[in-house]
Parts: sequence; structure tokens; C-alpha cells
Amino acid sequence: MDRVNALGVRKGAWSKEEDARLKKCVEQFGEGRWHLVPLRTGLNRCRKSCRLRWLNYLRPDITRGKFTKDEIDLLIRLHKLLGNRWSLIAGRIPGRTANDIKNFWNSRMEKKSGGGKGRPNQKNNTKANIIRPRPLSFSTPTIHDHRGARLETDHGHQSNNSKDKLQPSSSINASLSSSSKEANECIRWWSNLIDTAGEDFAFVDDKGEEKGLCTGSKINPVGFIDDGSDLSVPPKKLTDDRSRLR
DNA sequence: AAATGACTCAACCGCGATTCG
DNA sequence: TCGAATCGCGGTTGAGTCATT
Repeated sequence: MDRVNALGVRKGAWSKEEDARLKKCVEQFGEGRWHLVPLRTGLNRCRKSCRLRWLNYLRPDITRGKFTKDEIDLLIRLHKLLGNRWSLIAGRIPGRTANDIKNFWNSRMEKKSGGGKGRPNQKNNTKANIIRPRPLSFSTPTIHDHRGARLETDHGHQSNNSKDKLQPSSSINASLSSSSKEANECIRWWSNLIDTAGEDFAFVDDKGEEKGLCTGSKINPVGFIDDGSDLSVPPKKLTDDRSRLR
């Protein structure tokens, strides 16, 4: 079932031999420079295909198999915070790829939330109200490039996608200075979260209604600033033992 | 046992952002 | 400064597998 596109590049499932060649190449030259990979490996595959195969399947640190309860738990919370930014979410769930998470979410979670049978109709999905990650002044020292953009990303997770890149500090300052009281509140909350990792919280909406539970230790200490989304209200600390039943 | 529908995973596509010359 | 090349992402789809009838 070999498929070949108009340019004669192979498509479809990867053979063991192709996998081996790609793996060897990445181990030898490292990740990146994907446009060179087809040349280096001699594979009749496009760079995209090579990159994807490595990221989603061949990387040695990939966890396969079922998602654990903890992972699902974390995924739900991260999705609430980040929306469909699968690569960001994947960066915070060790061993899971963005594709894995996306598949899992679309096939299992969407269904649970009333999606019903069949493929999720993603066009009908309303855009999640998300809290976008931005650097905070209390975190690690920052490095700026010639344009003033921060070069360091949040705690090791790196992405070249501008959507995931941190804002230039000038704009952060602007947003901070013009931000509401809630934004400062939120900053305080996240600081507090870092200090109190391991304690349980509940996300509440603006009516005080509980929207989900959260275990501090599972959330990476990344700063988030309120951007007006509905989950921006800092979670209340739980006073009962509900979360521990889970 | 066969048919069929549902589910899951892997891969492709298109697009926006970034980098480079 | 600008356009081409490249990268990385989210959305979508195809194909194999599983479950049910």
C-alpha cells in the first residue's frame, strides 16, 4: 500500500527499516534541520513526515499505552487553562506527545463532554477561554534578544511557534500596568501555588461555582496572568476532603 | 462466523510564524 | 526590507482493530 505523491515522495505507514534509518540519523545529528533528514537518511520521505514520525513515535522518551488517572486529571486542568494548545500541554505531561494528547482528547474527552458518537465536530467547538502563559517577574532571570523579546521559555519547555512564545517584556509590563486587580490577584495565586505545591484546590467561576479540582504538585510552576477568561478567578482552597477521594 | 459500526492511532494537510539570505 | 525557505502547530482523515449484533 505504498502511496507516492506527485513529487514521488513516499507517504503512508512507515516500515521498520525506515524507522531504523530515521532513528539512526537523529541520534547521529540530533533533532532539527529536518529538511536535511531525507538526504541524510536516503529516505524518500518529506521533512514533515520525518519530523512527525520522530516526534510522535520514535523518540525514546515517549510513554505508550493508556493514560493514567493522574495524566487524565492533569490533562483536563491543563486543557482548561491552555485550550487546544496540545504542544504546550504535552510539554507538561512527560512522555506524552501532542498528537497522543490531541487524539485522546478528541476521542475520549470530547465524547464524555457530550460530543456523542463519531468524530468530534471541531468546527463547532467554541474557542476555549484560556489563560495564556506569560512570564512573571518573580520567575527565573530572563534573556532578551535584539528586539527585546524574551528568549527563555517557561521552565525548559521550548517552542518555536510564536503562539507559544513569551511576550516581550515591554508588553508584559504594559499589560501589567493596565491590568485589573484580578490580574495581580492571579499572580499572587500562582506564586502561592508554587509555594504550596501538593495542596488541593478547586477552580471556581465568577459565581463561585466549582469547575474542577486541582492538585498543586501536578501543575508546573509557570506563571499565568489573567486575560479575562472565565477561569481566571483564582481557585479557592478546598476545605473538605473531596479531592482526596479521587 | 460474518457483517457492520465504533473506536483508536498514525499520518497528512494547510497555515501562520520565524529565520535566513 | 523583503521574499523564500523552513519550522512547528492544530485540524483532519485514512486505515486497522475491536465490539456488538
